[in-house]
Amino acid sequence: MAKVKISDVAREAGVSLGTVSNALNHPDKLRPETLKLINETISRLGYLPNQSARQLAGGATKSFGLVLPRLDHGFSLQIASGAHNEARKHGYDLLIANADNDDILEDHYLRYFMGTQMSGVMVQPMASPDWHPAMAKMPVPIVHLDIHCSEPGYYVAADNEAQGRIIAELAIARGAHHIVVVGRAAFMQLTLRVLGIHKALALHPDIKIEVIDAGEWNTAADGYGIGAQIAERPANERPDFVVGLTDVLASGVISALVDKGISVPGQVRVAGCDGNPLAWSGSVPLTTVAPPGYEIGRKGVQLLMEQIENKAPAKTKHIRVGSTARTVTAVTAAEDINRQELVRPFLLERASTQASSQTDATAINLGAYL
Amino acid sequence: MAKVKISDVAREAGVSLGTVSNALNHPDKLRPETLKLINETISRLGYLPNQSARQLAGGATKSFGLVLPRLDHGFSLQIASGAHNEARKHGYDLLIANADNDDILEDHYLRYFMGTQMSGVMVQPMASPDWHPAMAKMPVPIVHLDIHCSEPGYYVAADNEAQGRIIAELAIARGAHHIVVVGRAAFMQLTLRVLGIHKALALHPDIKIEVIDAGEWNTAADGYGIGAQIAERPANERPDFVVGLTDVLASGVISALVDKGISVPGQVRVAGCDGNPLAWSGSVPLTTVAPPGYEIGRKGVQLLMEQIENKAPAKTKHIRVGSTARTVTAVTAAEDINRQELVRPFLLERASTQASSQTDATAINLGAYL
DNA sequence: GCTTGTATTTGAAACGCATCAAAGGGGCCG
DNA sequence: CGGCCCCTTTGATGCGTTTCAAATACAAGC
Repeated sequence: MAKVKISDVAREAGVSLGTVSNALNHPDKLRPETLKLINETISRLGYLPNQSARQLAGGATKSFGLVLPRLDHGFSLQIASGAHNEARKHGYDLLIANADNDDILEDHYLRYFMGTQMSGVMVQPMASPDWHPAMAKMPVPIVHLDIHCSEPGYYVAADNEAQGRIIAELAIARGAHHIVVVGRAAFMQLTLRVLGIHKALALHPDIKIEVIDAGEWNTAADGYGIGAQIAERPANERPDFVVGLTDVLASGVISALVDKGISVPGQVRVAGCDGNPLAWSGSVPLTTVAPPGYEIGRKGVQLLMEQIENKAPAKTKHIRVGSTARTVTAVTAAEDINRQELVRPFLLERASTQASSQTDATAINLGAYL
Repeated sequence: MAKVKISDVAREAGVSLGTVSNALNHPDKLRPETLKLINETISRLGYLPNQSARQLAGGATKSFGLVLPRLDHGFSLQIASGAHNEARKHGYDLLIANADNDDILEDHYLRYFMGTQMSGVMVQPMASPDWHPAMAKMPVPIVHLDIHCSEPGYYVAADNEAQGRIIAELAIARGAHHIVVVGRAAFMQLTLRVLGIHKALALHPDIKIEVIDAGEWNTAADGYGIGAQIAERPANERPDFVVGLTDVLASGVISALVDKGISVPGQVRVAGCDGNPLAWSGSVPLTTVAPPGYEIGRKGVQLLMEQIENKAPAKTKHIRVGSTARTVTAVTAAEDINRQELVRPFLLERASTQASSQTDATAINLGAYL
C-alpha cells in the first residue's frame, strides 16, 4: 500500500526527478526513448501522480466544479449534462457535488471547490444569492446558473419571458378563449413568464386573461385550492385554459378539477411550466414548457472559459438562454390522456435537447433504451 | 485576486501560523478569544484554505469520489443519493464524476480521484472490470457497485435472484398459468433472475414456464420480435404472463403484442425488471421490479468506511443487497393502463426507498413536488 | 580539435498547510 | 518563594509536484 512517488519512478528509471515530471506534463520535451523508458517504469510501478501536490505546485488544474441543489431534479441533470459535454470539449474535467437542498452544504462545497484550485466553479443556487458578497471576491471564476440578480457576477439563465410566450401560443393554437394564469408573480422568474404571456396575447384582444396569485410557495396544495375555486365557478365564467406557472401548481390544479368532476382536458386544458419530470410521471401527465437546461450548462462553461482566457474579465455578465421552439419542448401529454395516446415526454425532450446541442451523446444513450 | 494565505491571516491577527492552522482543524485547542479573533480575521480577509495544500500536508481528506457511467440513469442516481446520505452521515463529502458511457473517461476519473487523496472511491463500472488488475493495488479503498466478479476486491450489488423471485410471486398472485421469460440468459445478472423465478415456481408445478433467449443485446427490437412470435401462437399456446428480464425487452414485447391486436394486460400480462424510469415514462407504463440502488450506494460507503477504519481490510468482500418487498417496488402500472388508473411509479419507488433508508431527505423533496 | 548552437536533462526552490516537539505562561501546592 | 503541572502558542519540517535557470551532451561548421 506504500504510495509510489515521482522520486521512486525517477530512481527506478535512472533519470532525474524533473525528467519524470516532464514526461508527464511536457512529453514533447523528452527524447522518445527516455519517454518510453519512463512510461514503462510508471506503469510497472503503478505510479499515480498526487493531484494535490500537482495542484499545489502547478496552480489550477483543468477542472471545473458544479454544485447542484439536487441530483434527481431533471433540470439540474440537464445542466450537468450540458456542462459536462462543453467542459470535455475544452479538455476540462467536471466534478459534481450534490448540495441536497441544504444551503449550508451548498456553501460548504462551493468553498471546497474554490479551495481545490479548480479552474472555475458553477452553482445553481437554491435560494437568494445572499452569500454572494462573500463569494464575489473569490480568486476563482464563478458562474451562477438559472438565476439573475443585481449583484455583480456572471449569470446564465433561461429566458423566462420566452417561455411564457410559448405557453401563450400553445393556448392560442388550442383555441383558448379564457385563460387563467396561476402562480406567485412575486418571484422574478414567474413574473417574466407572465410578461411573456401578456405580450403574446397582445395581438389577441378577444382572449380573456386572468392572473391568480398562488400562495407564497407555489405548492401543489396552492394549485389545488385555486383549481377547486375554478371548478366551482359557473360554467360560463370558467376558463378553458389554465396555465400553472410551475408544473407543481399545474398538477395541483388538475387534481382539483378532476376531483370536482371537471374533465381535463375535455372541459379545461391545463399546461405547466418547468419541464419537471416528476410532473410527467405523475398520475396526470402534463403539458409543459421545458427550460433549456442543457444550454444553460453549456453556456455556463463557456462563460468560465471566457473568464479564464481573458485574464481581466468584465465584472458582470448576464446571459439569457433563449427558449426557442427548438430548445423548448411543449409536451402535449395531458391532452391525450383520455385517448390512450400518451406521448413520451422524456424522449421528445431528449430529442430536442440533442437537436440543439451539437453533440450526439444524448441521442446515443437514448438509443440504448429503445 | 491575490490569494490570501494562512500566513496573511496569521500576520494580520498577530498570531503564529500554527495557531491559525489549529483554529481550522482543532478549534478546541485554542483559547476562545484567540479563536474568535482568528475567525474574524479569516472572514475579514476572505481567507479560503487551499485544499491541495491541506491534503498534501495532512494526508487524505474526508471525502469520497463516485464515478458513474451516466447521470440520467435513474438507477445511478439512486446510488448517488444513497451514497451521498451515508457519506454525510459519517462527515464525508461526496464528489461525483460522470464517465458519460466512455470507459476511457471512467478510467481517467478513477485515477483522478485516487490521486486526489480521496479517502475512498466507488465506481459503477460500465463494462467488464478488466481494468481491475491495475486498480487493485491502488493505495485508496475502492468499492465496485452493481457488479460482482471474481477479481479480488469489494463489491456491492443487487440480489438479482431475489428480483426474479419477486417477479414470480407477482405472476403467481395474478393467477398466471403459463409464463414466458424473455432475455439473454448469458448475462450473469439475468441468469440469476431466471434462477430466482425458477426457485419461486418450484412449489407451483401447475404453472408452465418457458424461457426464450433474446438476441445478444436485449434490445427493444429483440423484445418486439419475441412478442410478435408470441402473438402469432394459437391462443391456447400463448402465455398469460410474460417476464422481460429487462425493462427494455418488456417494452418491446408489449409494443409487439399491442400491434398484433392482443390486449395488454387483458389477454397477456407483461412485467419487466430494472426499474428503468424511461420505461415508466414510455407510452406503455410497465410493471417492473426495481433493484435497490439507494441501498447499494449506502452499502458502498459503508464498505469504504470499513476499509478506512480497519486499516488491514480483507482482500475481498461481496455484499448482495436484498431485494425484499420493502426495498424493491413492484409497480403495477401496466395492468391499469386500460382503466385510467395509472399509478405513480416514481413516487411509489421513492416512498419505498425512503422507508428503508432512515433518512427523510428524499421524502422532503418529494413533498416539495406534490 | 575547437567553437557555437541545439536538444536534453538536472536539481534546487517554491507551492500552502498540518504536525509536533518545544517553549511560554499562569496557577497551585508545599 | 521555588517547583510542578497544565493550558496555549510557536515555528521549523516535510508532504509530492512543477518550474526554470543552469548544466550537460551532442552535432555541425570551421
